[in-house]
Amino acid sequence: MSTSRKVTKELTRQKLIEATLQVLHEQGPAALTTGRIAAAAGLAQPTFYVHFTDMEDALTQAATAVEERLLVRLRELRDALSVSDPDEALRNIFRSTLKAFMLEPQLTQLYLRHRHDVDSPLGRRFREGTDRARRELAEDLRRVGLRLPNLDAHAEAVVGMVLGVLEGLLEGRLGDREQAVEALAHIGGASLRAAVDGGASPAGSAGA
Amino acid sequence: MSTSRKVTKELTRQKLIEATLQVLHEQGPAALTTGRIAAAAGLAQPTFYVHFTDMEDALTQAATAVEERLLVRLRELRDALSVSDPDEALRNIFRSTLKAFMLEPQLTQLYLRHRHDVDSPLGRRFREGTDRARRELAEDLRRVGLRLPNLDAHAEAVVGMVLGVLEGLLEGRLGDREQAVEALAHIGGASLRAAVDGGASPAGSAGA
DNA sequence: TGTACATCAGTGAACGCGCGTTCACTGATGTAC
DNA sequence: TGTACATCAGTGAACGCGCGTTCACTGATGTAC
Repeated sequence: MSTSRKVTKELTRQKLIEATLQVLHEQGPAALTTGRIAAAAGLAQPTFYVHFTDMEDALTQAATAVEERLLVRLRELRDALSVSDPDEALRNIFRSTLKAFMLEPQLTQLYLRHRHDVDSPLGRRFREGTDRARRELAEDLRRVGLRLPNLDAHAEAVVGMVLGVLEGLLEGRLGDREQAVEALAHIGGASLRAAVDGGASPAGSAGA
Repeated sequence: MSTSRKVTKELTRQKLIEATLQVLHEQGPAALTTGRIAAAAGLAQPTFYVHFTDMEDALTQAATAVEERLLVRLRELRDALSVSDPDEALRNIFRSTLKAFMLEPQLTQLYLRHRHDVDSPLGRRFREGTDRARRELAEDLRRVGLRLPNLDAHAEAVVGMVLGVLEGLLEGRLGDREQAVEALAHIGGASLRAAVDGGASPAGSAGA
């Protein structure tokens, strides 16, 4: 068995990444030290340096782990989407997005809390993810046939809306996920219909 | 002049609060030390302790200052609102809200970046402010006559939408403020009309 | 107004603590023959 | 298969640095008379 040492090393690396996320989630960024991370993983403090060059490195790897797991959830549910009527399709998109995040509440909270961090690997990664999602949404809206001069602002608004509702659910201000889905679909649907029925005019006529 | 000593003390306290916000904005929370704050205010490091019991205290006072100044801006513009037709009234609300924040870009960025902080005076204060704004919006929607089962989710969505767009403007992803106003008014207006025209049904029928 | 004394904002110097980082070491795992 | 050697994940101990916090001091401002 020539891989056993490699494998166990990889396992403790993952334990350390878990521990990093755990400390960050339970005690906040101010409490994030190499000592606490190692302790949470059941290891001696210098072991941290066997796996990471420094905290920056550890956080980068932790951010990657968070992103990967959330993306897996989002893809799982997107693949399972069954389209029926247009209204229900819209609801489905919002519903599955919220559901995907809510399957990983800790990771989602880490994402929501740290996506504005400056000068932190978490902030960088999470911001990149948000930017990508926003760009993809804007493309989707274009593909659906929307021709508004302020499509980017719409994408920004919709992403903000979804993340806002998500936050409300995770922090317990909103209790009913299906009502949240309805609210998103109501707002998004009404706006879509207005844009399609009225051509580009409702928003475009008064713009720039 | 029996107030001169008191007055100069108050002035240096304000200088220290400014310095706190400046360091936080320019170098991030990780760089926020009593030494850097005092230096940024042109004072010796122990002077920090003449005015604050500790960092927590300084941040609490700094958060108060941020909140007060932003609220002043929001009130100024709210008072100046002139109502014309309903559509324009809606645009005015979004426009003046965005404008108010954009008059204080640094403070707004601090607010946006730190409103999710856990275990920090900034986070606590800023979250309280957001919560209040959301509650007031929900009340307003009720007062306008909306009777949706998911009004709270709507409020959550609208606040998220506004803050998302605001962030896009401040971080340079959105260049045109008036287009952003149009997008918000378009989305918000369409959703409002749908709710009013259709009674409580469009969102209520499928809810809970 | 002038003088002697009290107050107090701001400071330099010193201290201790927690943390990151390094390093020599250990003992278990892997390899050569 | 067995033995001697090499590798390397994980560790205890030690070190230095930056920071928060304290304290005695100073000199300017305020007060009493």
